[in-house]
Amino acid sequence: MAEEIGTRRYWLMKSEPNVFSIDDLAACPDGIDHWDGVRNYQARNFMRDEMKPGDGVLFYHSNATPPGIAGVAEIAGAAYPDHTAFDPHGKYYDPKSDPGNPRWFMVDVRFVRRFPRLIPLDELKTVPGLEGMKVIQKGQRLSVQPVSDQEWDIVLGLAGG
DNA sequence: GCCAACGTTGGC
DNA sequence: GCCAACGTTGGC
Repeated sequence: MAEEIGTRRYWLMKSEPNVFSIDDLAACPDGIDHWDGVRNYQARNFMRDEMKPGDGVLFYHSNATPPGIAGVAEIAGAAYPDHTAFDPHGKYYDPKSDPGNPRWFMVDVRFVRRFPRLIPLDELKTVPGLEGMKVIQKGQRLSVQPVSDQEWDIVLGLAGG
C-alpha cells in the first residue's frame, strides 16, 4: 500500500483584516494562532477531516479595500475542538456545542510570509488558470476553501515567487 | 451602508 | 422533508 507521505494540500482561508490580519498572525508567538470562530459545516469539515500539518494556506483578506490574498501561512497542527463555542459570553458561543460532543473545530495556523504586494480579487479574476478558484465565484462565502496545486503555483507566481 | 447570495432554522 | 423566513457574508 502506497503511503501518501509528502502529499501536501493547499487551502484558502478568509479573514477580515480589521479583525485578524496576516500581520496579526505574524505578530503571534512563533507566528502561530488558532483559527477559531468558523461556524460553517463545510469549512469545519475541511479543517477537521482534511487539513494536515504542513498544508499551505493562502491568507485572504475579506471585507477589505481591496479584498485579496495577502500572503502565505501553513497548517501547524491537526484540528481540535473550538473552545470559543463553549463560552456563553463570547461572540462565537454556540449552545448546541458542548465539550462532551463538540460541534465546531479549529486548527492552528503558522505565518509563513506576507506577499510583497496584496494580490487583489479583481486581479485574480483575470488570471488564466484561476477561473475555477472558488474565491472568485460570485456569492461564494465559504471561508475555508481547497485550492488546487496549479492554482497555488499560479498565485505564488503572481506574488513574485 | 446596500444588498445579492447563501446557509440555517423551524413551522408545518 | 419542504420551504419561507431569517441571519450572515462579503463585494461593492
